[in-house]
Amino acid sequence: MADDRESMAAPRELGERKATVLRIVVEEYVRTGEPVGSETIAERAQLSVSPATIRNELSALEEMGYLGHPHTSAGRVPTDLGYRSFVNSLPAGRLRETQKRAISDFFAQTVMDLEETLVGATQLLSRLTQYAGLAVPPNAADERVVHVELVGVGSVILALIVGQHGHVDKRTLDRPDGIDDGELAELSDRLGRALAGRTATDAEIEVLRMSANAPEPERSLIKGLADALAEMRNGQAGAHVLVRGVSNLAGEAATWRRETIQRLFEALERESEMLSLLQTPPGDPEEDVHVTIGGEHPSTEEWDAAIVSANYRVGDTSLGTIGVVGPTRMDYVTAIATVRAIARRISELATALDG
Amino acid sequence: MADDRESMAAPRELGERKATVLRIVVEEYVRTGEPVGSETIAERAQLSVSPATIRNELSALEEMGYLGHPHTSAGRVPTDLGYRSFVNSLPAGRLRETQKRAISDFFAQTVMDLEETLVGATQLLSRLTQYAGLAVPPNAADERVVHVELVGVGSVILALIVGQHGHVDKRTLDRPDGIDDGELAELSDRLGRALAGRTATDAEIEVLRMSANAPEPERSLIKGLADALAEMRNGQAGAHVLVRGVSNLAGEAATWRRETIQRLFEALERESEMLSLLQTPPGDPEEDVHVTIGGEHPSTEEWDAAIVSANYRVGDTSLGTIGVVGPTRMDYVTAIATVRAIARRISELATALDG
DNA sequence: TCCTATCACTCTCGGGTCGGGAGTGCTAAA
DNA sequence: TTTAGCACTCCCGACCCGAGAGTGATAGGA
Repeated sequence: MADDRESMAAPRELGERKATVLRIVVEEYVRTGEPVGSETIAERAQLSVSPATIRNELSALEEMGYLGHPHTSAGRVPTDLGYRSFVNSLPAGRLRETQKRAISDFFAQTVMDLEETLVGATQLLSRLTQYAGLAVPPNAADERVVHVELVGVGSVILALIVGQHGHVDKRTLDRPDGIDDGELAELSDRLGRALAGRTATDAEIEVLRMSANAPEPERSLIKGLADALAEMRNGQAGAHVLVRGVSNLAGEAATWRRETIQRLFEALERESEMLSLLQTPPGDPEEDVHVTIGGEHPSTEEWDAAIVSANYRVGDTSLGTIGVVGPTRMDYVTAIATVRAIARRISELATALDG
Repeated sequence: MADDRESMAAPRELGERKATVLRIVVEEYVRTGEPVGSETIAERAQLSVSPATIRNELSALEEMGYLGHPHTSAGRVPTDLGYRSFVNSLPAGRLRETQKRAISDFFAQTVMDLEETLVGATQLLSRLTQYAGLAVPPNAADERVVHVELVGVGSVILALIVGQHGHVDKRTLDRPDGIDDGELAELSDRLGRALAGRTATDAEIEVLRMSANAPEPERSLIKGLADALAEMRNGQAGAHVLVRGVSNLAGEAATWRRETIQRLFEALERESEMLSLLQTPPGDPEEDVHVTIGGEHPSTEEWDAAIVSANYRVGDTSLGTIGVVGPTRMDYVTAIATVRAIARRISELATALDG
């Protein structure tokens, strides 16, 4: 985004004092929720200048679009651009000890596969930040198939497809007449051996090949499996977004209008919207945490919300994304540090599991 | 509950006209959200009596505890007891055609196992009622194990336990040194054959017996499986409650205070609380739908909420529960009819799958 | 005995007014 | 360029008021 570039450079163009003033406005407003006046800033700032001077800086910052004004005689409030500038000029930032420990404790638990980890991490994110935690699991389409199993359950057949990252995809297939449990086990075995190690796409082709040569009772079953693989491939399945801790947002709601929060909640239930919102940042390989603030994206604009997200990866390839959603008036320092730390740990874990 | 019995009898003791008045107050209040005045009732009632007469009935109903009064010069509002009486005197009640069709369409979809069905049904419930949909899947502890599989995934081992109702329980186990994929497959096969058809409890015993005689590399693996089965048995795992459509409640929120709705949302994230709330009604075998209104339970009291729930079953044994949560000012007629219809369809499906 | 018409009374709600206070913007001086 | 001083603007809460809704009570009628 061109906007991004512009505002990224901004804090430097701002001059040191303006930057300090902006920083204090953001910090104070995030803390109290009240518009911030010149006097408060003068007291808090190391710069020993008078409120009047600060006022000049404030109106300059307002002119430039970094601050807003609920009404004439109120203090200043950061605009989305103001938050953006603040975030971009943020130093590395570290976590509090308690938070560090909470993260370590979580990852020190008994062995977990990636999927379990993501569920737990989403919850952890929401607990540590007090916003809602999000996670996008690895895309099934890119995964290798590790195992395939057909299991007869009652009057149907369950096709289990185990992916490289421990995700188990489950499909229900009609049980064709004239297949007994023995034949099923044998077929399951045959399929398992034929497909192990292939990508979803690859496996699909192989299954189609097998179904062509198969005798009838088996054939429709194999066909069903092919459908399941096809769905996996084009991402209709498994494209879930994990969401935890929405109740945090209901509490935070003091900042939000009823209507706004309802739209946000609705969106959180629409997986496709969250997915595209989280997946967009391809992610600068160096800048690992991505922040979307209010008007920078139509969705976040609609909710007055900000999203802090980061990819987790094995080597250089990104597997998926985690993050948090909260109000634009968010504690970005904590949110960014937390998301970064957890994404890093997930990357480590995923790398270890991959071996 | 003693309360239940008392109020159950009430509508008959009320006398026909009082019952009608109460019914109109509830219907009108549910519809508009405004306290209902004597004039409105007089207009809507077939009873051709004057508002003055209605007022006498109203103050009698208030005296008896069925109605409340926000303030002197406001209309009447049903109390929890009032809703209770209304609900108990409700005739069978039928669904609108569009709703019927939506339900039929859903169940006419391609084969689904019970788990998928429950997820979909929860969503369906929330869509049709405009409240939040709930579902408790069958208790894993009571299920039979249909299949067990050990799959090596990267550096760990996945233990898959497939239950009678199509639920797949997944556990991650440490991969002991010195087990190659061949041995793993062989062990998996042996376990699968040994455990198929047993109950979780039974399977656990068998696994423990096997682990006693097993040589070391296998042994810790089998032990891990035993742990997984133990967890399943005492219900720590799989005891999930499905929740969909909470955004409906955020919209409905006009009725609720911020604080109340936050507590409700928090509770919806605490599975244990929802579980105990939904599981309590053992369910009269004849009266299939159970309604909990506000003060009738500490949880619902805290949220000003009502829960309409029903068990789904195979034969006479209940497998689990579905339902909806909404404000006490709820459209009970639709909610009850919808929950009843969907529970029935799920029961049918579960019975068919079982064969 | 039960129903109804009437009427005074109570309480909420929205609008209007008002003073205090916070914070600004401007101006003039250091 | 900074600062002090000061007038000005606008929000906010309190208060008041009148309209309206709905009740409760009382007295008369079937």
